[in-house]
Amino acid sequence: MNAKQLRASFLRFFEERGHTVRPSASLIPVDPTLLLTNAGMVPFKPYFLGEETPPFPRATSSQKCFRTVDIDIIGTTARHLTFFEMLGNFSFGDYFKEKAIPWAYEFITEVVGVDPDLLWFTVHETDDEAARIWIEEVGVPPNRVQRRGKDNFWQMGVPGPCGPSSEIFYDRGPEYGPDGGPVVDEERFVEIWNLVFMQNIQDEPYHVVGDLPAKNIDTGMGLERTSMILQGLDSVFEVDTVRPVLDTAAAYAGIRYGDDPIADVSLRVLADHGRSITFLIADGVVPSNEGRGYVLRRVLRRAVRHAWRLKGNGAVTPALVEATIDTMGDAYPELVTQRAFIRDVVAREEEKFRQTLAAGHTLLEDELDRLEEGALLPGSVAFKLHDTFGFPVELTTEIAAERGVDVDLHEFDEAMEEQRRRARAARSSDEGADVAVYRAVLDTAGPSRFVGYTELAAPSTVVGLLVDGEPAERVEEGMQVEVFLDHTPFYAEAGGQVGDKGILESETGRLVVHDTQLAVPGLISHHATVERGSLQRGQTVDALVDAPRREAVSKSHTGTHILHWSLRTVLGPHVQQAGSLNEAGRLRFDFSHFGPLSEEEFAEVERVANERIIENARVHAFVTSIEDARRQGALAFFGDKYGEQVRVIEIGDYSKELCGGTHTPSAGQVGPVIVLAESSIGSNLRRIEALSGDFAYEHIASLRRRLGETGRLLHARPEEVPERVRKLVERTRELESELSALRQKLEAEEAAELAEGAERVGDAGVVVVERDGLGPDQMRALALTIRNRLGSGVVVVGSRNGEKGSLVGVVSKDLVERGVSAADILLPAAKLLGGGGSRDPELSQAGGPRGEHLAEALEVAKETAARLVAEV
RNA sequence: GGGGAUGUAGCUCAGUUGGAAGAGCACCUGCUUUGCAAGCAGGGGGUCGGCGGUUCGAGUCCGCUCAUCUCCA
Repeated sequence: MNAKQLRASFLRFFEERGHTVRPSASLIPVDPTLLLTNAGMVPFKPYFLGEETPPFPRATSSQKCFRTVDIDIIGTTARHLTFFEMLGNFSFGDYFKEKAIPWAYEFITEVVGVDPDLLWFTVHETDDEAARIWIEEVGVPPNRVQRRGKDNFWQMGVPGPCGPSSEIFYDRGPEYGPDGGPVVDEERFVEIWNLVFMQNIQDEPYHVVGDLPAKNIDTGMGLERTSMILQGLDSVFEVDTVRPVLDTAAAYAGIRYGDDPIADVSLRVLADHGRSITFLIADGVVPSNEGRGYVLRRVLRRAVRHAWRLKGNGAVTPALVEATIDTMGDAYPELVTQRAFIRDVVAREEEKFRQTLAAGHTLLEDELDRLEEGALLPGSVAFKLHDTFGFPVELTTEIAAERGVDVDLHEFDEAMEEQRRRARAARSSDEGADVAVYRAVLDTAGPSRFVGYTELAAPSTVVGLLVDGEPAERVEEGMQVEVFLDHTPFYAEAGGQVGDKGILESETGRLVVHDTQLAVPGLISHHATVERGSLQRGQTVDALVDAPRREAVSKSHTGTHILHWSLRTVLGPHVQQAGSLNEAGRLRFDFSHFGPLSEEEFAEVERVANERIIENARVHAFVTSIEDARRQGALAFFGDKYGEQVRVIEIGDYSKELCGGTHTPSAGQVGPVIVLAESSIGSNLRRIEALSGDFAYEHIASLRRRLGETGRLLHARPEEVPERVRKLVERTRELESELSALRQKLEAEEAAELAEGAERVGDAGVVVVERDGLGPDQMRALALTIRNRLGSGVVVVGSRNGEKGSLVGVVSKDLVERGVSAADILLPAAKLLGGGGSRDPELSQAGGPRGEHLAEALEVAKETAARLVAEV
């Protein structure tokens, strides 16, 4: 039975037993605490945790899984993969051990057809019930059921459900290890199925504190690993869902799998990583420097590294992607529909990394050339390669080892730690008052209630005051303070939206709020200046938000959502928010995308956004559970931590995003959105900046004014301006070249005149001339022109520029050969000017700040020149 | 958010203590030649990323800034 058949018969088996077959969920989990889906139960977690009512009592799935922990050992073992499929059956408070165990046995022995004599079982040491079912109900020999401790206890590492598990093992035979069952040897007795009996609750950490009211079943069987065992293969890389990818890698390298153990490691790496990058990208991950994108990048780069080792140049990842899609496409149609996109992304990323590798490799070779064999490569060099050029340290180690050189990894680790320390320090330094102080305020005053979604002005009570980060009872005129209110209409900066400004007015004084920040979760801090009078804790104030500014900010925020939608529509669903800024009239939006926008895309994004704005759909805000929001397809900004209840902003029927910010009541109020610029902020990360509302209108109006003005200057209608300017530029070029030709002609004439009137010293001529206001290039040109007319001789040109004086001296080649040097002629003269000069005998430049001595200097130069020429 | 590196001709890159901006490939013209990256001769092409400073003089030194790459958070 091959892997595809195993997958199909597993799902059918449990479907026949009342399970709802669920398609595999995305590798990007709903659960914000998880980086990637790493087990079959992940999509069902809310049901197990009791956060949600399951829509069905039983389910079964073959789930795509990704595990990051073992990346570095992939390829060196027979059974580890980053990407694999997990078969599972699940019960949400429905059946329990009494069904889960017999069904598992039935499936393994009758459907798959495994010889029962080769099966072994483990249960938790306390789980008499499971042991009894195995022995009495199923009828397996009692000596085949072994008891273990924590290996057979499952928990998530957080307070919540936990419980004992029971595992099914397959005996590969005596040639793989000693007798005695899985408690003795797990190489010979290989785990194929883990049945988890969620029956207890644990607290912080690992203490069972009670029974779960509704007991659950969660099982997991690794598809590739089980297929390998059932088919008697040597590794997971040979099963039918992986082997074609491995074969593609072998064909790429022009070698055969099994010929060379070192090359085989690389082939296995390529097989696994080829599959994982394909599935990651299909689920919307793009290479980046953080989070999931960084996982993808690391895996892809590791693959390229191995391909590079096997063959050197030649892209490998597109072929691996193709092979994966051909093999897995029928079970995962999302691969087929995105084939071209996935191939593009990997090709682009591989190409970039190969450039990095080539550059780093050259640098490393240079460093190694400087070392003797057996020397130690400094960790600082390895770190620089890694830090600056992105050259992986593993590769540095490998290449160095080939030359008999070790790398000082200790020093490398120290440098890494230092870099981490710096980044952390930079992060914490720019905070305001101490977190502890804010916590104290929060404890005594309670959380600040935000009423600003509906109110822009509200009477409130001052519950806390800080001056210079210290608690205060009373603040006076002129002080910079932080004010805490029991409830407030002021929006604290969050989700890219800037904090509100406004006024706090009491009977005794008036404060200007210049910023509003979330001091700690739940506590809103009004950063303010006491403009007049004083304020005391416990007093009531009127909190008045600067309404026009808030309105402009809301326009930007709603505009951002619409632009986000427009970007996804125009560029594709891989566009994901990576940060944003919404302020009055201006907005900035960072998103994942793999290259610059073309002019057409740029224009289309803006056009589509404005089309939606004009349509003027209603903007609707509501609060719901995170699960429900997700089911409705609301976009969440990954990396944010969301509570149980989330706020969703819905615009018409197209845009839906989790968002805590303020918005306009309908799309039309955003006004025009004008995209100003698009730029890169890192690889695969783009930023677009735009104007909204009045500011956008003003921008257009001002452009139109300037176009009109330009038109009047050109005596042209606005629409004729580009053509007229083009002609103007052309004409200017012509005139410039004519002018420079004329100038050259004049200079030649002048030079001829000067050469004519040269003083003769023997056969040679000496010309010394002052031409003020010339730059060094012009002086040089003049001097050379004169010399060319002169034949044998010396030319010195002097020039005054403001206070400064400079000199150029040229000597004809024949005189240079006879020992006359322009430098010797110029240096005494340059001394008079208070400066120095160059040492080229044929052409020297010199000068100094005392330009008033230029005439003397030229006189000296002339005498020197005459003397030197006379001497030869 | 904090570091590091790189920006010189269409492309790939040299450029020494600051002193006349270069090479290879590509392009154009002519000649020669007609078999796989042809040869020879000649030629065009540069805000040295941008702005400012130091200097008689800056591709080169200093400051700021933009772009690209990269590591850390």
